[in-house]
Amino acid sequence: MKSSAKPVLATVAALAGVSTPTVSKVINGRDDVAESTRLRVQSALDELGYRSPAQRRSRLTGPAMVDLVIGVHDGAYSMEILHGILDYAANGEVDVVVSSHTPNKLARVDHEDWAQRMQESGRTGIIFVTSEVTSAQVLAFSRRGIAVMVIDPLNSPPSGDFASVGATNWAGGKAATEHLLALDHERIAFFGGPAAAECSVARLHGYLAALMSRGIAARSDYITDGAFTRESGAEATRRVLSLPEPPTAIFAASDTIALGVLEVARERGLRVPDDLSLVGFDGTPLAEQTLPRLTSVAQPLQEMGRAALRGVLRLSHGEQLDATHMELATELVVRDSTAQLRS
Amino acid sequence: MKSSAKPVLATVAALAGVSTPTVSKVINGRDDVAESTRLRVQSALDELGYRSPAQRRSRLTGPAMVDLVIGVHDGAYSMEILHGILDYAANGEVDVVVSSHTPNKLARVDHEDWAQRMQESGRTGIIFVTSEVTSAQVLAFSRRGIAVMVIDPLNSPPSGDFASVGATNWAGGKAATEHLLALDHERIAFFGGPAAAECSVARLHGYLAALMSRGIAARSDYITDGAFTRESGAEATRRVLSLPEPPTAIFAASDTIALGVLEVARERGLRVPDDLSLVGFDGTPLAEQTLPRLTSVAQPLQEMGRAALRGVLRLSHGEQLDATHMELATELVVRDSTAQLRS
DNA sequence: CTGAAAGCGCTTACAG
DNA sequence: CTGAAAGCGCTTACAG
Repeated sequence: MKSSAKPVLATVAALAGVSTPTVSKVINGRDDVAESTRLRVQSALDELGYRSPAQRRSRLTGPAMVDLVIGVHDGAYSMEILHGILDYAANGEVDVVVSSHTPNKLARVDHEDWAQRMQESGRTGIIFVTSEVTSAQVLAFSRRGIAVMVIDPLNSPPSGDFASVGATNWAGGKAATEHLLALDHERIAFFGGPAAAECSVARLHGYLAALMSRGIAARSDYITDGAFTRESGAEATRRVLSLPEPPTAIFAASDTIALGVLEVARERGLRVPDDLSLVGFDGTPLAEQTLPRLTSVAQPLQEMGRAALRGVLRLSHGEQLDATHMELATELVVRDSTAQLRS
Repeated sequence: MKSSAKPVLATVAALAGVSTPTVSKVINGRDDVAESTRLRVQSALDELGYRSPAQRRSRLTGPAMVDLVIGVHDGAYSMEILHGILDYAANGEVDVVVSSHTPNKLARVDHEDWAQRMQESGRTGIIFVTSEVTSAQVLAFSRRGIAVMVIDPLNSPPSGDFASVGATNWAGGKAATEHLLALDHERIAFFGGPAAAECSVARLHGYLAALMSRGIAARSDYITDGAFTRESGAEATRRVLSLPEPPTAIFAASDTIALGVLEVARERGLRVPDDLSLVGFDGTPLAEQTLPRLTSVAQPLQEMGRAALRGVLRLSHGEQLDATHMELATELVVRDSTAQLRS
């Protein structure tokens, strides 16, 4: 696609079969150009990947600029990732442009327009945090030379279509469950995030694998999906506590969900961990601040942020990544919310 | 200072008494220019406020770009402000470039260089969050046409030298203390942030005013300053609990400090609020997540973020602000950590 | 080290 | 609606 020599107005004009002033008019959005001519010029511009002198220059002289799109507003979680990215950015010559988009808003945005504007502003790359991403979207950016990385993608990458950074969710889910099993719990519930979220599904399967290796049958009434919110955790807790045989331990797929569990346990006068053991997931500073402090599977969120930024910068330099999907290790941090099952 | 017509190389050359190629060389950092000539050209560039075509253009065509410098890493606090700023930014055509600087790092940075780089990147304005700011620093930016706003300045603005947004800290401190007084507490301790932080001092004076209007003498052994951290709160709590006559209530100048109070209270087997009442400050989501949930003076952090961004954009359009310092109202939110004094 | 001259890439004003 | 011509602002190559 890309011609070797740097394209200037004259190059584009030659390809489109018009004069340079006409190309200039198209670029500047003048209206004294025939529609058919405009289209011909436009496709020549696209084909040659034309950049104005200002754009060429800002790409060369200015610091790299990477956009960060936060698709989730779990304060502690996003803040940790942002923290890692900003730390890394402070060392290199990168500016980080942050924007937040609710999943709904993200779906409504026209990615071609967005990528176009980013190209015009001389952006180097874009990092999505916990978003659903399609190949078409990624293509809109990469076709314009904007590198893309996704942190903790909500959907699984359609065979290497985009590069992503995640954590070892399956292993983390397994470790959390094994910890509870080692404390003699057998009636263990799992409270997941959205059923469609890959990371939540992987945690569920880690949970199932741990149960299975102990020969314990998974009970469907102990398994709930919902959202990564307090409310979702509270609701699930109310449900399982009203079962004829309630669980003695709960593995919540995020710390925020675990917060809802703690809330309802308190309402019901259940002591954690004496009456109910609880493991969370994420290991944000939040886990240190609850009462009791939360045993949780820590994700290396700051490291994930750094890795994503590093990846975007590599890609933008035309380097290959070692792997399109990178999983960083989770670690079970035992605090005060889990205890031996009382016999 | 600024000449009326837009300055081009020829204008600068004329003022400096050299030819345009020489000015071009200076701008591009070539080394075949005599030092004395370079200086003469440099000051002509500064005086005329010369911008390259790329800079002139990006200022006109691209979206406004505002830098946000977070000087404090209290997760929940910064996240709320960031949230407000990003919300507002999503509506207008502004990109927000976030960077984080510890106070130490901030002091070491050369502001002239920084402002210079920002000008070259076509930045519109800069917002500092909870930083110490000097007039010299602000001047470095505003002289280059970069608007400055400070959120919750750590020092008080030297008579209108910079525009800032804060909360009604004095009124908030007074409200917190009056709430405790209304619950019949008289032995009320105050745990502040850094002694140099304006906002903390204002909260202290609100506390003193409330005591005074009830005719209660302030006790110096009940008043501590420190930092806006958990550790600072824990340490202060240990100290006052070992007094011959410990307080029955504590007003902590931030929710994070209050967290440290809760921690030590738990260690000592003191029940909050039965044995000890506690009021925090900030009203971040954190206050909802502690056990017991924290009575706290809420700052309108998101609104403060929005106001700062609005202010920067106004200033950059050459508009005047209604006031150089703007205080948004705090609100006491009563939750579960305060109770009537047991007689 | 400096600048007259030539050149580059884009834009503007205007004739057709 | 289109493009030859003139112009603008910056840069480069090179003579002194």
